[in-house]
Amino acid sequence: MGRKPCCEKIGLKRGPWTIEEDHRLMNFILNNGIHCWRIVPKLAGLLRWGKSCRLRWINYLRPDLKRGGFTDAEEDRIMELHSQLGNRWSKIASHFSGRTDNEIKNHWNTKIKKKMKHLGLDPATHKPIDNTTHHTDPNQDTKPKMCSSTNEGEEINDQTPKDDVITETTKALILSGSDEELLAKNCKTLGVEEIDLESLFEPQGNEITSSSLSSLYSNISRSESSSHFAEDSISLDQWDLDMTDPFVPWDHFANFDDNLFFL
DNA sequence: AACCGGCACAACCGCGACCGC
DNA sequence: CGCGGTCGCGGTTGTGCCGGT
Repeated sequence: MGRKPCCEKIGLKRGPWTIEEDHRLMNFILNNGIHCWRIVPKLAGLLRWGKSCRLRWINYLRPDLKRGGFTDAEEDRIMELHSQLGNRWSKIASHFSGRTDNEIKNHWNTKIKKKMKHLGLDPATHKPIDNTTHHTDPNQDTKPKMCSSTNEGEEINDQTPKDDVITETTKALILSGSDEELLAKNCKTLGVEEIDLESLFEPQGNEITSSSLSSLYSNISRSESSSHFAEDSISLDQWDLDMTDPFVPWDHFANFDDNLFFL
């Protein structure tokens, strides 16, 4: 259905992302926002396809990600939501701030499934395992049909418009309830006195803009003495690494992460 | 020290939904 | 209304790390 043939991928890079690619992608999105993933790699100077960029941003580069291990409370919440929603990881992830669907999905498959089995619960049905019966198709109960399920429960909230990622999704991610705590915590950690969050949303009513993000970003940069973002603005050139020296130390990038972590 | 298996997680793939023309 | 393009989601795979032998 409208898919481009795989051969179009020829010439595009695959596999793990390099630091420079991360820099370019993050810098581009912070400066320009996201309007069409297909053109993002072209404009950002990346030999990736848009889908790969989107995934990288959502699962790894997004500034608000927690990246820590899951707490017991979070695991319990995941189990609870999974019992209601099944394998709809994006829906489950929407109940958590700073967690991605991929992250939750991985955690479910590697940890929580085992934990539930240890507790004598069937991960698929969330019911006590009956050893005397044949194992049913694990996907049957965990994959309720997407279209007809929206009336099932109040928890299922599918009203999020997907028009403009930078204005809606990012804003929601950055300022969703518990993230304020995260912001405060990280501000404290980095010694940033205050961030004028309101100014982020002032310019165009309810819209967060790339320029306001950059502004916030530069404020943060000034507050961090060891920052690599001493300039007031971010430009693509800023991230042009010296390609003759491909060995960028991880410490260098770690600072980059720290600075963006609490955006 | 070398090998191996398990684990965690990043990344890819394919499909369906959605949207504009 | 049909078609083509794009996006988002869920399943799966690939790969690096780590602990045990």
